[in-house]
Amino acid sequence: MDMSRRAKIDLEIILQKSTEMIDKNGLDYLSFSLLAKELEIRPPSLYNHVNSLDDLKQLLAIQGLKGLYEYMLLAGIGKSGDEAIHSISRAYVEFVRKHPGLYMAATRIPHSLNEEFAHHQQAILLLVVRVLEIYELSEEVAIHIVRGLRSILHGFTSLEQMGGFGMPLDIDHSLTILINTFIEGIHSLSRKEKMTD
Amino acid sequence: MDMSRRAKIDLEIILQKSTEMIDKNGLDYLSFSLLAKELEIRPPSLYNHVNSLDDLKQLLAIQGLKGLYEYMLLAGIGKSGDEAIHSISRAYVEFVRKHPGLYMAATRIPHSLNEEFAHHQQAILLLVVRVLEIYELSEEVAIHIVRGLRSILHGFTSLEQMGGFGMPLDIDHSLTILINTFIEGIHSLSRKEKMTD
DNA sequence: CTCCTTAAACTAATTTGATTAGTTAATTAA
DNA sequence: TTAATTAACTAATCAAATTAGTTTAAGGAG
Repeated sequence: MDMSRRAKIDLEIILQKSTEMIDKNGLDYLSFSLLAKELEIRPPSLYNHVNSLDDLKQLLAIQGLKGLYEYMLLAGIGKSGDEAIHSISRAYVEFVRKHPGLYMAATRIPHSLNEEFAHHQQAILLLVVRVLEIYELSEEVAIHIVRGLRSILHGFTSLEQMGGFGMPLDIDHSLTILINTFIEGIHSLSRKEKMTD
Repeated sequence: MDMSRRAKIDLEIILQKSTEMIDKNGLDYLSFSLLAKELEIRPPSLYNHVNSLDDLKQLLAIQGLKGLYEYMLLAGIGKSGDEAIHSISRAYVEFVRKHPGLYMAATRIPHSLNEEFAHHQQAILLLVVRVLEIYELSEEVAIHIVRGLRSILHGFTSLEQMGGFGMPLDIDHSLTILINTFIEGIHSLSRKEKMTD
């Protein structure tokens, strides 16, 4: 009879609520204590769905990568070359802005021990590699470029999240310039490679 | 008579030991419990030197910025232009490799509430701005460039630290390429600005 | 050299959060 | 209708930060 029993919580709801919480307050403020309060259950009940707090964070990290991948995939469809690079870059930034906590979870996971995590990471890598194919770079140069783009996007978004760009000067414009610069570099490398063919 | 009493701990020793610990095991594994064990005192004794664990982390963050600044300053001396950019960039990376925990402390500080922290951050910013002066960029463009370089360096080092560059392909070479690309972009922007003079 | 002040250690106790153990009630399937 | 399972609960444990209150060593004043 007691309606308050049986709150029909499941993993999905837990992930949903945790996501909401970390996107709002930051990953570090996620605790079973608070989460349980939000879900109106007792902390130990969470163990029926999740192995531990760290486990939950791993699941969130995977959610983060999945979401990021989907954003980028969608942004890359029907585009190619420079336009595609701009597009997936903007998507990356958009995702981080929308889900800062999830993104942080994805980047703070202790050395990707998790297989599923590694898998999704690989998916994103391949997505970028595919976008770069049109430039006909050697495999080695392509790897350097992928690393470069990841560095730029991760660095930019992380700094933005931590409020690292103090001044009011248009932040999106900074990104555009940065990406343009990088794209010019890709062209330059592409030309150099063609010369040694 | 008991020599074990009076361990002559002071703030300096605490910072030293904590630095050692976080550089070795990561910021997240720093606790008063472990730190006290290392110093052979009881956890509450730490409060004679530090207000809280968070306070200690703030102090470490400041140490991190100071160290980073010193590395970059030293690397920038007697150099100019492209060479200076490469040099301070390499110094940045070196510092993070040598003090990953300290660097993480410096980048995870909750929204630079700390005045001293902001001050050191500003110092680094100005150092980079000075290095860029030779390119005669407008103030606005200079800001975008500084943001770009920070993004690159923070992103690159963070990814490297989290083992994000899976493949064995030379990581330093990736950085060199990335910085070269970026420098080309600076030249390009510099040219464009001269044309509109 | 002895006393006083103080810094810096200590022990004991509190609080909070994760986690475990053991119990119970509601749902589901036979 | 009943047995099995799921998912909640309470009670208890453990670890870590923090606070309160106490004690002792060291250094200076007399």
